[in-house]
This record gives sequence, C-alpha cells and structure tokens, in this order.
Amino acid sequence: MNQISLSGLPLGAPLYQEVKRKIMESLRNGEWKPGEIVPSEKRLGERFGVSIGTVRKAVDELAAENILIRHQGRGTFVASHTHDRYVFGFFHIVGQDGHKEYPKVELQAFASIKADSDMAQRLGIRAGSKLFRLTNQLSIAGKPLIVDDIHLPERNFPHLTADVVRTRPGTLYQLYQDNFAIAVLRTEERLRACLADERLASLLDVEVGAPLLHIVRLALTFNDLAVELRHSYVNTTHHEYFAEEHQ
Amino acid sequence: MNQISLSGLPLGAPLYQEVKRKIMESLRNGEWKPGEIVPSEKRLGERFGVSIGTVRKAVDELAAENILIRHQGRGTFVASHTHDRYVFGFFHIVGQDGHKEYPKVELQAFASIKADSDMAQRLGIRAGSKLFRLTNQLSIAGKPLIVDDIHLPERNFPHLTADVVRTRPGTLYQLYQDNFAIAVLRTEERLRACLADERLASLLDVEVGAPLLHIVRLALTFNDLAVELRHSYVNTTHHEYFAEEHQ
DNA sequence: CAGTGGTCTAGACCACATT
DNA sequence: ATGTGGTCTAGACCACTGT
Repeated sequence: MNQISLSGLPLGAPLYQEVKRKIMESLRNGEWKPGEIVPSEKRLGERFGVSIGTVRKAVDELAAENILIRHQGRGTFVASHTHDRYVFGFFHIVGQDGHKEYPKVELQAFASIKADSDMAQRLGIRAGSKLFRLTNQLSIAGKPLIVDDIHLPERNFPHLTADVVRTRPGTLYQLYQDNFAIAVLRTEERLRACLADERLASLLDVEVGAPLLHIVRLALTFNDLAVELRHSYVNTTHHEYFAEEHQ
Repeated sequence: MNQISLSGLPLGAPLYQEVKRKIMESLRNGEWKPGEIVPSEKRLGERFGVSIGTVRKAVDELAAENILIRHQGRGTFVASHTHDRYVFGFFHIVGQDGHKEYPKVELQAFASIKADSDMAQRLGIRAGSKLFRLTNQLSIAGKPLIVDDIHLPERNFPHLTADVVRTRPGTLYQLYQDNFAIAVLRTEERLRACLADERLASLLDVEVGAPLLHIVRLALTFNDLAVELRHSYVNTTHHEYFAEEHQ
C-alpha cells in the first residue's frame, strides 16, 4: 500500500505533479479566473522554485485536459466556457452528414423538487435534498430534436430562477461559470435506447413508442464533484451521437 | 496557404513531428511488429540524428495515441491487440453498476456480399466491391446482449473463412493483426436508437419493436484507412454505453 | 550490475503577438 | 523591442527491470 500525502499525491511524487496540483488549487481558489491569463512559465517557475521545463510538463497536462489554453506569443489562459467551446467539446449530436449545428434552446419547465435515491447517488448528495429541475426543448430548423431534463443541487445555485435561465446570454455552462463560479471540467455520459412516452412524444413531435436515444450525463468540476445531472432524449431519425476512440 | 512537403507535414515542421512520422513509417512497414520492443530512446536519437529529448516528445505522442507503450526499466513496445486491451479501449458497454464484462461471442453467419453505396462510401471503396459479412451474437450469462454485423473488404482479408473466424484464439482485432498484419489504431462510432426487427428480436430474445441502441463503428488503421465497418445492436435494458469527455 | 524509461535542470534559439 | 510559448539540446540523476 502506497502512502498518500495530505495533498492526495503519493509521497515522492514527481515535482511536476506537485506543481500541477498547486496550479489547480489556485484555479479552484479563483486566483486566476476563466478567460484570464496566468503568469508566464518563467514566473511560475520562480514562484514554485522549479525550472521552466518542469512548469511546462505540468502545464502540458493541464492543457491536454482543456483546463488551461496556450497561445504562442500571448500567454497561457484559464479555459472559459463559450458557446463554441461547448459545441466543440460537450455537444455530441451531429447531422447525418457529420455536420454539427447547435439547436435553439427553449425552457419548458422550471421547478424545485427533492432528489430521489438515484439522483442523490449520482450527484453525491443526500436523498431528499432540494434540486432545481429544468426542462429544455432543443430545436433545429424549427423541429424539436432533443429534450433535456436538468437537475442541479439548489445549495450550489442559490437564487436561481427561471428568468435567470431564460435570459442568460450563452450556454448553461457559461451561466454556472459566470454566476456561480462553477467550472465544468469533464462529463461522463451513459447511453441507452428507450421509447417515447406521452410527454416526450409531445415535446419531440414523434409518436408515442418512437425510439429515442437516452443520454444520462454527469457534469463534474474540481475534485470530481458533481455539478449537474442531465437526462437527454434525442430523436435520432436525422441525427446521431458521435464518439471517437483513439484506441 | 501553407506549403506541404512530400511527407504530408508542413515545411519547417518541428523535428519531433518528423521523427514521429519516421517511427510510424517503420511501424507500417513492419520493421517493428506488434508486441515487439522498439530501439531505446538513445538508439532512436542516434538513428535519426536528434537528441533524446526530441525522441521523447515523438514517443510521448505515439504513447498518448496508444500506438506505442512504455514500460519503465524495460523499454518501449509496439502496442498489440489483446483481449484485455480490446475490452479496455474499444468495448464501451457496461453493466448498470458500471462493471465491464466481456460477452461470449458466437458466429451466426458468414457470407460474401457486394458493398452497397453506403457501405462503400464509409469504407472508402467502390460500390459493388466484394465484402465479407459476419454476424456475431454476444451473450452474457447465457443471455444475448449484442448483435454485430461486421463488414470487411475481401481484398484486405484474403482467404478468410468462417472456420478461421470461429477458431481464432482472441478478439477479431487480434485476428486482423496476426493473420493479416492490419493494426486497428482508432475507431469512430455513431449511435442512434432503433426498434428491433424480426431478425434482431430473435437474435436478442426481445419483442419485435423493442428499443435497441444501434452503433455504427468504423475501424481505422494507418493513414486513416478504413479496415472494418460494424453495425452493433445492443439491448440496453440492463447495460449501457459509457463515454467520458475530458472537456 | 547494466540498461531502460522518467524526471529535472539550464540554456539557446525560434515563431509569434503585442506594444 | 519585448515578452510569450514552442522547440531542441545536453547532461545529471532517479526508479525500475532483468541478468
């Protein structure tokens, strides 16, 4: 059994891992905010007392995880959620020709509910905790394509209202970032096939019993803390979910 | 417009990219075969006339793409398809508890057909070209879970027979690698929901009209050449498709 | 023990972006 | 002109593996 230090890293872990951890700590603390520039590699090296090469290795990994973004000649920046970034990184539905087009979003319902045991387990909270539940209808060319049922622990999103959601300028993940200082860093998705019930059939303009792609997405922030649980129901008649495996 | 050299790399490309290209060329040529060790970083540096640091950067990328595998103290090896590796890298179906178990495979049909325009386009061959078509039934605990319809261009798999497929020791990708020197390097998957027709209902032991997850997988080798086109139909009643997005 | 990959350093030079 | 990240080098030392 390996010993584990207070930082969560094994004792005698590589220096660059320690540097990476410290950078993430500063990001989590908000020392450098989304969209802002971080100190140059030279300055980071001085701050942590390591060589530039070691800083580079730490930043390499953070850049590979899309937490930092490098721009040659300009500097290194904290990744920020934008519409384009969401479409590129999190939105996996493409047209039959492989073309990606982001749908128009319309909020259908906003409510406060209590977490059942499944939701609570996935979100890592107690069953019965209060959640916001949002239902979005996403359409392309006026035709409904996706229904999203989104669940957010209320304690992480104080004073959220339907109006705030409806009048947000960008994606929901931008709202989490800008209004609640929550950065979605990665997602886990579980996919199944299901049949449209009456509600989904009505929202998606399909027959009851039509086949739908059901995606359960868990969005996570620092330390793998769950931010959002989302059930998406997709009409895959003219669209599909795309995934690539670099082996 | 950037100039492109004969190697496909932009003129003035980084040295390590050139080294990476040369290593991949040797892999494609079979100079180093799957499972074999490649020369040490020191020797590669001497061979290509670059420093070890530059070799490391090239090997770093190849290791990140799972084309090479490093073992500290032992050396660097050419990735080889094994059962475990297939399950870890290409098989995305998990039980409801997240547990991955690889099913028992049974060949149901083996035929020679002609590519229709859709298959031909996806495989990058001419419509009407001859294909092998294999149908596999995959079961867990005696219960059918997946049906695979697999299409292989005949010219890449000379003398393939049902018997060879049935008596192979490992996965199909191992067969491609060991008997035909074809290395599957990455896959693209497109997912939709569909309804079971009579054939699928019978093979999967579900009702006609039951919802199924339909996965179209394209397997690719060097230079993004298509190797295999696979249609998988999954009964997601007790299993699901898992995908992770590192943002 | 010798050989391998993994880490870390220090410095030179390049390509790029901004001032 | 200055500062940034990107590349490349050379070498030291460490951790691990097999003989």
